[in-house]
Amino acid sequence: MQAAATLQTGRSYRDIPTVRTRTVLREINQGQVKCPTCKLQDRCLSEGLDAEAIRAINDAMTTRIRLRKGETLFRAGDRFASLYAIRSGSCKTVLLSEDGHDQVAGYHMPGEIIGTDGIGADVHGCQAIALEDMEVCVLPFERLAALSRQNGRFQHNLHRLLSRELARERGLMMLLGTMDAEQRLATFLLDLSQRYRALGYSSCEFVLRMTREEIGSYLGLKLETVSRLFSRFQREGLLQVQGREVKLLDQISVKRLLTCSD
Amino acid sequence: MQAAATLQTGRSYRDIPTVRTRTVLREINQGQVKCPTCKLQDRCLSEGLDAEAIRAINDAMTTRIRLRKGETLFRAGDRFASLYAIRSGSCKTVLLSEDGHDQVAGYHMPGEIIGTDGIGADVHGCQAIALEDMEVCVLPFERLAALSRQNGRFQHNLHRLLSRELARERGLMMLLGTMDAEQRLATFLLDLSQRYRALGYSSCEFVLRMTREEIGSYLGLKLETVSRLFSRFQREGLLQVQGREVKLLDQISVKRLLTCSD
DNA sequence: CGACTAGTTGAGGCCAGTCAATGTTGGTGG
DNA sequence: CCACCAACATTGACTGGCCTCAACTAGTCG
Repeated sequence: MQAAATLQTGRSYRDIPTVRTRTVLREINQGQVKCPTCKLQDRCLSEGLDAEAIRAINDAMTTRIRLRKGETLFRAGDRFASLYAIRSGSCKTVLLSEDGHDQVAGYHMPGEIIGTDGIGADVHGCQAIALEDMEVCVLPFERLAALSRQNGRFQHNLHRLLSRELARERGLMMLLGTMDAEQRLATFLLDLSQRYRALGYSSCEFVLRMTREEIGSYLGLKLETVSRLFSRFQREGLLQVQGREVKLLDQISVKRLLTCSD
Repeated sequence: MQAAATLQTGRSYRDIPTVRTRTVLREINQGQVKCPTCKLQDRCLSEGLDAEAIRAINDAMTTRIRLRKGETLFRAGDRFASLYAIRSGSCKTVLLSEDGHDQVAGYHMPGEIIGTDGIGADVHGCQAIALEDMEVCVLPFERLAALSRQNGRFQHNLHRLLSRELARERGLMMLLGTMDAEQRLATFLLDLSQRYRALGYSSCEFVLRMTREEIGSYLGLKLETVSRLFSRFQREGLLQVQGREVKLLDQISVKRLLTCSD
């Protein structure tokens, strides 16, 4: 676990102290920039709402934050105050255990809302680190909670957001608990593929935003195992891989890896 | 996975069709039995509430359900309508994947509230099966949601309930992703120990309510591995084990298994 | 260029899984 | 009461998948 420090801090050569960056950007954007037409996050939170409620959501989004690759949006232990809707870019969330071990808990793309782990607690339970330059909308949670009290439909949407997070984690538990390495990587690639498709990108050709080590951390594998599996999948004609560029050639066979253990 | 059927159905020789049992008990209790002093679940949902709100919660609990060992409270795919507060007994929740694999997702004790996985979705995502005779209070979710709209404090308590569920699953992910077999079983035993203590029982001497196979399923291990670990822990003087009776002799050493990988 | 990070590949070892035999427990019925 | 059975548990021998350690390549940035 000697390489753990990299994941843990998420720092890179171009890293700038988190808080300072955030503060500056908050000030720049305070009160001026809004997200009146943030279609992406609308998908889940404002579904089925009337114009007034949608306006209330937009009013709540007073701030945007820009992060550069490697920068941290929030850390475990940070006071929870807001959810964040990803406008562009992507990030990972990382869990830290007391003894210094860490694990990637998820990868998050535009349109997704992160920070949900802090709801109901006072503090965040994980760290969010940008995998590339990214931009997020700040959704002050007290505003959302208030709206949820006024509007049953919005309340339901908020519950659904949490529910999906629970479902996602449940899926990961199944993966970590019952699948072998091959199935884990296949699941991972199919999941990415589907999410890229949902965003309107190609579902069979995409660029990974994370290292082999980060993939391994997410899947409970070592980086060498991930690398070997990529090579093997390529050798077997399932996909083409060149560094972080992946082209799924035979999605059916990839899916078949999951359906039964043959 | 030939033994999967047992876990999957959770049936035993004394099993009675779930729905019938539930219906009968619903009728018996309808409107008559309430849980006005259900101290256990109060711990989390009614903390900090005024008398009126507490009355509203109690009014919502019109029904109790009694289950016998092996019976199912709800299945994956069942329409979600209520949360359930465990009054007595314990149960497991089981995840099923498309290809027939299953995995125990959690063990639940008196005072805990289950069914949260259905919030925000229309249906439950897992199956809850009694590990021994048990009794639960039904908490119709629509009533809770309505109360949550009226009372900000209750809303927060409800959010906290979901938050804890997320935190629990996150912990399990760390366990499955980064720990070896020894650490997994140690974590499991310490977790049980702490929960028994919280219920006022001995934290160092308790009876497991689940089989080795179920423990293994929860921890991502095979039953033989679990059995071997119990034997080894006993040989090393960490605990005494006789079937399902466990006595923790050296909790400090058990904890040390987790702190670092020595 | 040199330093560094990311990725690939090989050799070998170990932990946990698999297969199999046997022991234990609890409930049932003769 | 005992014999029987099924479910649960223990233990051993063996296997194999993933980890570990290590060498090497490619790309990037100062």
